[in-house]
Amino acid sequence: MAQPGRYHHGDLHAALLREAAILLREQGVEGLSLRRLAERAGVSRTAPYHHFEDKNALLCALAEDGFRRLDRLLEEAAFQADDPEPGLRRFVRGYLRFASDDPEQYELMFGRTLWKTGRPTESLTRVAHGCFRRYVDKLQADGIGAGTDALRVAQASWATLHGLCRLLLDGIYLDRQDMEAVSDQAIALMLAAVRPAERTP
Amino acid sequence: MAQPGRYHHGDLHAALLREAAILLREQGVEGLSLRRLAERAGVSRTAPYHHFEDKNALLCALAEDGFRRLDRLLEEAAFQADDPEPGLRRFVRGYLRFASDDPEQYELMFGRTLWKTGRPTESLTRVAHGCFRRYVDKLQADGIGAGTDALRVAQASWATLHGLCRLLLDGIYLDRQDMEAVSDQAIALMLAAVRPAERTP
DNA sequence: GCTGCAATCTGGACGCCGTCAAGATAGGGT
DNA sequence: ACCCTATCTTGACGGCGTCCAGATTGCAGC
Repeated sequence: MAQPGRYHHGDLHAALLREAAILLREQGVEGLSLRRLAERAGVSRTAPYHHFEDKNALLCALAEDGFRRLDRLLEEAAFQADDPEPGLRRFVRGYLRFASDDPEQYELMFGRTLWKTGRPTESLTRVAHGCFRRYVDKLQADGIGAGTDALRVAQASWATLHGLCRLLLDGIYLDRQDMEAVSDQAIALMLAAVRPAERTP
Repeated sequence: MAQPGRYHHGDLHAALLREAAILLREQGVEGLSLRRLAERAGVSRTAPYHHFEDKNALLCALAEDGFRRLDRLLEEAAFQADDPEPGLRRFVRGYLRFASDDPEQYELMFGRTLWKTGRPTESLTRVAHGCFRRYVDKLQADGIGAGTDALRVAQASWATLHGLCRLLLDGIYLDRQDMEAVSDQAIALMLAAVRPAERTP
């Protein structure tokens, strides 16, 4: 596809998303312009508008893919009430790996570009919230934080994870070297939040 | 100042920062353009370049002001080893209020605009790190988390706070209503991290 | 197989943006 | 009084997202 000489591209929609993911990974949102994208796809600068309402819509689609991958990660997670540590550890590691594998994608998923400045698609909102919902449910189903409000535990622990990722990815107060130690610390923190009952045996 | 008719402004440097802070608060970084800023100050579009090297430099100065205010907040914080909760609670509330009072300023201070996309000024870096340093020292001086590595505790707890702010300000998984409850949860989390020794009395 | 319609793609234009370059203006020290 | 330099101006360039009018194509129905 994208034969030089063909007037109709064939599958521009998919090609745009594919190329956008590459560009995002390599250059970040700032380097992702519709014009450049179109050029890469071998198409004129306004062609993308026939497949996405505007740039915001394309970015939402991109972020949605990310949330779907994250959801798969969540699906695999399993915590056991009697010994939540191994499961929790696996999940935390997985989450941190997810974020640091493709920092720009993570940034797009959770950054202000979409949620504050832009207008998140209804579809994006659904997937993103579904992701979090799954996390809450999982905690609850596995009997984690039984004595407390599962929603609050979920919010606080996700925030911890998220905060770590942001500080790490933006390189403010953390760098790669701290990764291991900080992830351990986070696990400890979350464990403490998750088993308040065990403190009075 | 900015008399219509005066060729020299008088104190453009300060006027730019002042106007920029307003524009930032009202419209966010995205609404803050040098051209608009210049217009507001009653000056031509390239005049700002005689006071700031480029947009990045101006934003760094703006963020620096924020960190200085945050540092003052930190200065007032006090945790007591024998009963850290009240101090911690005050600090957490203060931090959350700081972030939600001027979300755009907070975003600028900790966002990728400066730290990832832009080039943080040496001066900005110094102030920002000084801020964090003060937090670590304070924890240590007040004997918080005695048994553990103060740096790690600081990183993890700051990350928790930061994550909460981001999720809240960007409106992803939290909204204003959750504020109170989540801040309590965060306090509990940090308390747990801070007194591991007390768990084996 | 032909026709007409809708989907797709094109180039031009507009108004933003950050920034560079060259020239105008004015205030302060000699 | 004079000049130096800080300050400010206009003009220009390239890049951006997006609207518009027109060109091209694939396909459904005849």
